[in-house]
Amino acid sequence: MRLNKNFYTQPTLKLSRQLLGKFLVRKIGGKTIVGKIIETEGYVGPNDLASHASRGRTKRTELMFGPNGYWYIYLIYGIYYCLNIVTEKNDYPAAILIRAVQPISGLKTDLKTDGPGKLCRAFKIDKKLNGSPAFGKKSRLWIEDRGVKIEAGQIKKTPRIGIDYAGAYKNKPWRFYIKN
DNA sequence: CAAGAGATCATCT
DNA sequence: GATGATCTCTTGA
Repeated sequence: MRLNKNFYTQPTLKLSRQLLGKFLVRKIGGKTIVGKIIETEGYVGPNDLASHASRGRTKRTELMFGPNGYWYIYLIYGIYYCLNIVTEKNDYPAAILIRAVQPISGLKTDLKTDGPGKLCRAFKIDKKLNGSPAFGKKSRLWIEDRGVKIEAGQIKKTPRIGIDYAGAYKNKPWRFYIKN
């Protein structure tokens, strides 16, 4: 059920689609929070101007250049955290932003999870998890396969959100979500 | 209903 | 010192 490290070796854009319909599981304080992943965005390679990695290796982006299967979490606009899973091999920067999940269990009903900032708040995700593995027994945050299959026809593809400055890359259809 | 502004800070220049 | 892979609230038509 729990996705192992090998799963994350797939090409980023393929993996972005594979993650739809999988389940994000968070263990915290004896509680388990579960949400079905319904929207992702891929950030791929050293030339993708929308990616933090396009400015080269820095202390922050180093994680994106590292091995796949680790969480990359950063603060945006001073307020919100965004959750990403690192993909591709060493020295090739890429990651997938998890933009939205559907609440399954363990969540307060009034907490929305339909945006990257909101889902991190609902799942109590912050920088303490930055750089931690998404695989292995010790992980407190991981992704599971519960046998849900998403038909190719159910997946919508659009340009990514909030990256008007990304020039030639801003119209790349690297955002994926499940219809409805 | 659409559009704009403010919140607020780690990271990079 | 500038800026953003966001969200919410406010404004105005």
